[in-house]
Amino acid sequence: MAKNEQFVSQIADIETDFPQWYTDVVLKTKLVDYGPVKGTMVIRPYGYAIWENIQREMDARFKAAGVENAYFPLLIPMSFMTKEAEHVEGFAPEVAVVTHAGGGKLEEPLVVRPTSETIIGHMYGKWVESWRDLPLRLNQWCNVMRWEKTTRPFLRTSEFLWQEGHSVYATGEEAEEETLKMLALYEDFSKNVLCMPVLTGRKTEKEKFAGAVATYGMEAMMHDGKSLQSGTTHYMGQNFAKAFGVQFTDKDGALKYGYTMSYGVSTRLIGAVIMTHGDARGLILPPPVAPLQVVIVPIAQKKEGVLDATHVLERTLREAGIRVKTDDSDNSPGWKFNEWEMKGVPVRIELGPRDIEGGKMLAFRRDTCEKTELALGDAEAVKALLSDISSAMYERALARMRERIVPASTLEELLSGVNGGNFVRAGWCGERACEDRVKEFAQATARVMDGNNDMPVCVCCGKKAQHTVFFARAY
RNA sequence: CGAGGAGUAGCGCAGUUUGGUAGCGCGCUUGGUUCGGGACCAAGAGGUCGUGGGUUCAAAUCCCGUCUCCUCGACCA
Repeated sequence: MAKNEQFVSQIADIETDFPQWYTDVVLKTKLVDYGPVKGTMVIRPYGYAIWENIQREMDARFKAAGVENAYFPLLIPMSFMTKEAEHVEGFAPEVAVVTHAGGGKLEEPLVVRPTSETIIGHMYGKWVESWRDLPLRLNQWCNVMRWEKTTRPFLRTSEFLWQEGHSVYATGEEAEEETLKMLALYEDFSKNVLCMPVLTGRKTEKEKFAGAVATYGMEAMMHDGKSLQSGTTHYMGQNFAKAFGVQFTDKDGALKYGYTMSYGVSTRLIGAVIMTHGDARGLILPPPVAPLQVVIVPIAQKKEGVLDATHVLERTLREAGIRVKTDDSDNSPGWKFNEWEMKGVPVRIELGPRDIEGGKMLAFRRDTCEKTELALGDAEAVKALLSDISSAMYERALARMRERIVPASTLEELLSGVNGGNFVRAGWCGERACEDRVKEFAQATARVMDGNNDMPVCVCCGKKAQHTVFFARAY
């Protein structure tokens, strides 16, 4: 017991030191390690398996929506970046540039992609000729690099993994519709795969993507009430089509520019999941993305028949489509309990001589830490338990988010709202000056605008509100 | 870049005030006993104390320089 307390104390207190808790957990559960280059992370197998599950689930949704995968180069000629004025200005401070290769200086520097609008725009310019080529909808899974000043594993790293989808449509209406559809796809994914509620909506001009006409985002609420942007979709209008000559001959014979949009989610989602669901014992992983959904811990494993029974059970569960393994290492059962709880495995099954004799198994669910007895080998009951955990995790997080969204009609109310770890719902006149003032006064930014535009006056200047905005401190 | 803090074994730290044999816990290796909430016994392996210089008979410890990392701010998926 004393040892256990010493162990637990190795993770920072989730209530009082949330950022440190986060860092401790991702390192101690072996999701990541720091890379030799500052700001980079090494994703270890346990962490990467989460990403693989996210990829698989996301890909299935993309394919169902008619999006295909492709791959574009890592290095982008500098001249591509400068073709769209706002884009280059937005990304210039954080791009890494290759100036030398093959033992000599390059004639034109190459940018390590911070995002691929430009190089994909270049290729789309070649590929699109006719209205029959549209819509063109591709996605790529890749790494990108943004040289950030301060970094944190998963949440902000110099290099990160993501998917970026890029589509071209013949009309602005279609491209805009797709932008909203992808936002809805992300929201659905977040709810059903990550068990994570999000706020979605349009971003303000100040917060939008460099070069976009409109940016939409989804924001997740972390344990400490701060917001994490966990996915964005962008409507580009004809900005990139014009910069890269993405033109087609329409049905009426006229030469027209296409309308483009893009969307992306990154390994940041993993950080979002950790910070949304975790508790004082460590990770709590949503069953759909957990690398292991069930871990079987044998009790008195040297006794005749115990390990045999766990392996039979393991096979039964695996055949039922459950990601499962038996921990038959020679650590003590208590050690295994704590280890797998810290690692967030949704369900643990304890199986010892007593259970085997009685034809039972003891199931422990990580989200509530409750134990229930199940019939030995009942895979359907385990699946039902996993499914129940998923919905319970979502409902809990949703309830927490809802009760921490508070209204404000003055700056003081807004400040006390975010100080209390809340999202603040408030009116906004639409002026940049007021948005800046809110940031200065309360260190809170406009996360997304609410579709229900019902707050009457601007929280800052008191004039008639044009939008209702969720303000929060952000990671 | 502004403000704080830290560099000693794989990890976490003590030792520095007052210079004198390199320490502790966890982890690791081997063997044995254990196993229903981080077990126990025994025997081991592992460190030019971030780095360069200086003072001294003697430096982890004192002096000067330098590098790196972490936390908090300004920028961001």
